[in-house]
Amino acid sequence: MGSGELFQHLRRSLLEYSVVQALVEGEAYPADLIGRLGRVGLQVPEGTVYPLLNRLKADGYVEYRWEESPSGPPRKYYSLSAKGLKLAEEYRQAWEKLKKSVDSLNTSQNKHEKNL
Amino acid sequence: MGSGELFQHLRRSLLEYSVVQALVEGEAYPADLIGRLGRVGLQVPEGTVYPLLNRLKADGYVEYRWEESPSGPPRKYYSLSAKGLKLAEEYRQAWEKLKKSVDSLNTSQNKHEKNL
DNA sequence: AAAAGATACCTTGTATTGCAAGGTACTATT
DNA sequence: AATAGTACCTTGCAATACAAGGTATCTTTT
Repeated sequence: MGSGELFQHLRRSLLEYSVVQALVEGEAYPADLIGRLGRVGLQVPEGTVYPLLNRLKADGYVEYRWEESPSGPPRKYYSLSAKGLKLAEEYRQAWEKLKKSVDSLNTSQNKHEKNL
Repeated sequence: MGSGELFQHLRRSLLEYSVVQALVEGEAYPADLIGRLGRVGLQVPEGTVYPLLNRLKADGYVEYRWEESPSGPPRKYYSLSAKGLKLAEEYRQAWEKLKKSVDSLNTSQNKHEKNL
């Protein structure tokens, strides 16, 4: 993905960015991930997370390994691939740029109010 | 729209937020609007803007008036209604919250790196 | 050892959003 | 009266988000 393309994409899928960032923290199985996102206020249902992880897997951004659970069926622990880590960093930059872009709409509005 | 609902919605439609904020600056016709967004780096095509404005109109967030153009057919100048201004302010708060949420994913990641 | 409960995983169908492409109408210029 | 430019708008497709519903595994209870 090109840089401008990434920027456009991020505008649409903040959730994908959030999931990728949450995975930078370390591997997680879906319920873990939902917990990490929920803790910062991003409530995301299962039905959103599973397809998203499958997409990221299909595109080579994440890998997973099976691990037994102490209490229930085995879990799929997802982690970022090398390609995924690179994406995470590119996304971080796109996010900084996006924040600036969006916030500068307010800035120019203030300029206007102050008649500059 | 409720506050949490707005937050979830903003996650999905940053563009709507951007358009609403751009209108806080003052009335504009679609090409104006596209210019304001483009100037801060948000490239948005016509085919996105027209339906969006129609939606905002249908929901009572914006109004418009016709004005003759010095060079071409008349323009629809859009501006925020009272309801739209209120939305703009609620959106601004949701945006601040969203930025914090998303950024705190990185913070907890840093904590982890520093072993706190 | 059956049944019930809890925890995983996943899919399907619908709504929403974003946009490229294509279309209509008005105005100004040649 | 033909062309070019500027405005408006719609249609159809792709991607994203998610509620609802489904299957399988493992543990606990009866």
